Amino acid sequence: MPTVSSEELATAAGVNSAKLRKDFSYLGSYGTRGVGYDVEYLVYQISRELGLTQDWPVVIVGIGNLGAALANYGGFASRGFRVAALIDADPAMAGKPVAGLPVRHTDELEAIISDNGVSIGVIATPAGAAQQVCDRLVAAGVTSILNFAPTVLSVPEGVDVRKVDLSIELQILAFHEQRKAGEDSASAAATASAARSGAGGVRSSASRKGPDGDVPAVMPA
Amino acid sequence: MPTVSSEELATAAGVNSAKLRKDFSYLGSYGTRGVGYDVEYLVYQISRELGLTQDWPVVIVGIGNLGAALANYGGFASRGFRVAALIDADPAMAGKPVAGLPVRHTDELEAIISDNGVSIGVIATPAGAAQQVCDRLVAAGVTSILNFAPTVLSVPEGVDVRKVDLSIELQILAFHEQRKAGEDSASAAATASAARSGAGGVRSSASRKGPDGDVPAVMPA
DNA sequence: CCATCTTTGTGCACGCGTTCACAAAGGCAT
DNA sequence: ATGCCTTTGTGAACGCGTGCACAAAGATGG
Repeated sequence: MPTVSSEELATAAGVNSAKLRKDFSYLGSYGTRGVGYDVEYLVYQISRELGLTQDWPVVIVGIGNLGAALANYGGFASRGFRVAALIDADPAMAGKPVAGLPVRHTDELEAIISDNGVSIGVIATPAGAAQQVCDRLVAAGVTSILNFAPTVLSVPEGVDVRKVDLSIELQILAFHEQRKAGEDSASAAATASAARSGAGGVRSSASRKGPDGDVPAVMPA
Repeated sequence: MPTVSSEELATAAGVNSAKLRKDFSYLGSYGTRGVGYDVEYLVYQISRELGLTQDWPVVIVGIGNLGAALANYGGFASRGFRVAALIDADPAMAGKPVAGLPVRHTDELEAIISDNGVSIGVIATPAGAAQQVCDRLVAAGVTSILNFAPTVLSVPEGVDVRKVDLSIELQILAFHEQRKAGEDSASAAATASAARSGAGGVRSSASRKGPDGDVPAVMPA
């Protein structure tokens, strides 16, 4: 039986072994003292806890370059996601195959959602269409939305929205790049806080009251 | 002079006003007691500290769907980034305009980097080509890399790599979605820790010793 | 010029996550 | 069967970030 110790895993992941053991302990006691963790069993338990063993049908709305890139992205299937449909507002796109799936028109959105029991939607439309698409997805029964459009979406209570800003990571790199060059005390002092904020997950939630910015509201557009 | 108080900003951003003031204080004392912060001046100071006032030439390597999406992404220019060149290995792509720029062949990579003083590179190639492209970028003088390919890149000390996994955000949504349905005590206990890890920034650094996974090493591929 | 009001900047305390350190547990060799 | 060795699981301490609360500072009105 292939096993692995918390120390090996911790070294490989670059974290503390005690933290790793404590995290695992929240899932139950799957380890064997003096031996370690049964790899296969551990993988299964973590996968199950994370929902990787479940089948998650998702729809991608907005089949531009980004939407097509997402449709072709192989990482989804292995993580338990199944692209149920690709949806676009352009009638010229309808029926055209992308990543092996025919693009469906926006008119069919509600039917697709309910027919496939979709609860997760991906928005890859231009900013202008995002809110409208979001509203329709929510009305059709979607309760989790991944938003690639550069807009803050407002959703009713109980709906989760995560916003992905492709330029934020680049901005973090530039910030560090800047510090590699000229260092002054002010920059150094600010780093800890700023870097942390930057590295934090980008998320928004209906529970927040105001227009929730992932970057400070004072940031120039 | 238009001003804004820490309280207003905090409410808009959904954070604590004391934290916001403390963060600003690391950049210096730019506020006026009894009045607030001069909006224009504050914006400038933050922009400068974050490197937004600087011009960052970047190259995008791998002009597939994702590369094209990035090239067309408007958010870069407004954040101080300038796409210096689009590079692809396919000779058939060479010269073809994407987002107003002619695609250049990989052979020109080194020349483009040095001619434009590029220090930040974006990799949007298939996984198989990523490490090779990375090595050439680094050799040519790039010191910060944004990696969209599903591979962990190894780089020499001093080079920053940030990895963007488009499926991670989706996975976090699915995790919460799963918890909306059936709740058991184990899931609830694990949530705090797991959600935090999931929300954390995806990053890797040359300072880490081993093959650094942003997801646990035991995660199924 | 003084009083009052507003808002900043920050010392301090609380809470939480991380890490240390060790007892308990299980395997394995003799 | 017994003792030793390895590794887990976790109680406790440490460190750090966040939030509270207030003194200092500046504006504003009388």
